[in-house]
Amino acid sequence: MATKEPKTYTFTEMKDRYIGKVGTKERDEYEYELKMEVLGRMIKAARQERHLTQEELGRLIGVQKAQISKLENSANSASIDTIIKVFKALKAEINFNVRLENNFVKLT
Amino acid sequence: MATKEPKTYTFTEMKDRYIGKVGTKERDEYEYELKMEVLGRMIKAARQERHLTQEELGRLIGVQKAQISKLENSANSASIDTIIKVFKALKAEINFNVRLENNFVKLT
DNA sequence: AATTATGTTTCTATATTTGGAAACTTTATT
DNA sequence: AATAAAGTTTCCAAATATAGAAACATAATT
Repeated sequence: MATKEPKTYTFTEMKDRYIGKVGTKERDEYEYELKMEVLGRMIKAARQERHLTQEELGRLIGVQKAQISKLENSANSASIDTIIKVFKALKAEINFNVRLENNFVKLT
Repeated sequence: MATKEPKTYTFTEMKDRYIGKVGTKERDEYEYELKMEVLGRMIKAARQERHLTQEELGRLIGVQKAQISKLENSANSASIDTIIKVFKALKAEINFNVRLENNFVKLT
């Protein structure tokens, strides 16, 4: 007879179990914080790719270097204004996609 | 000899002339406001596509219906929190794309 | 036309972000 | 190791977003 395999778990199963299922407050907060954290890391990576210091980027778009630091480290939230300005200065793109029926409406 | 053609102007030429060239404060503000306005319209379209009232959408994500109205009409700015929540509730997508050298880093 | 539902605006109060500046910590340079 | 540069954190003040609720305006229904 076949050997009994130890059960393995997917990452999703683990999150469901240890954080909470999708739709619960805990899971939603986790997903949100993760998204913000990745966003911060992306901004940092892009800034460094452009060889800019936080101070230079801040001066470029008119925000304090402290704000850039906080944004990159998800120390607090941010206004959409600041995000858009940062992406513009870094020549990066934000796409807002809305799927309507089978069509896409896209704002770049 | 050939008839002298009346000069025609592109949209970009018109914007350069009557608003200001890219990089000037006036032009940047114009581009930003346009982007915010389109964003608001997209959110409204998506919400209606989902057959939700502003009040329902607000309740869904935990913000006042007045905020939804203001957001849709660009009456004020918004926090990235609210934007992300709205897009999530509308099952829409925000993509933050950063082009690094020839690669893309993408956050959906 | 009257009534209801939905969307917009306004008020005050509270929460959050950002500015401005400085202190402090970490990392890089010499 | 000493110094400089870059990044982080903290203070208070100012600006802005949001809550909560109500008034008001517009659109939809009956």
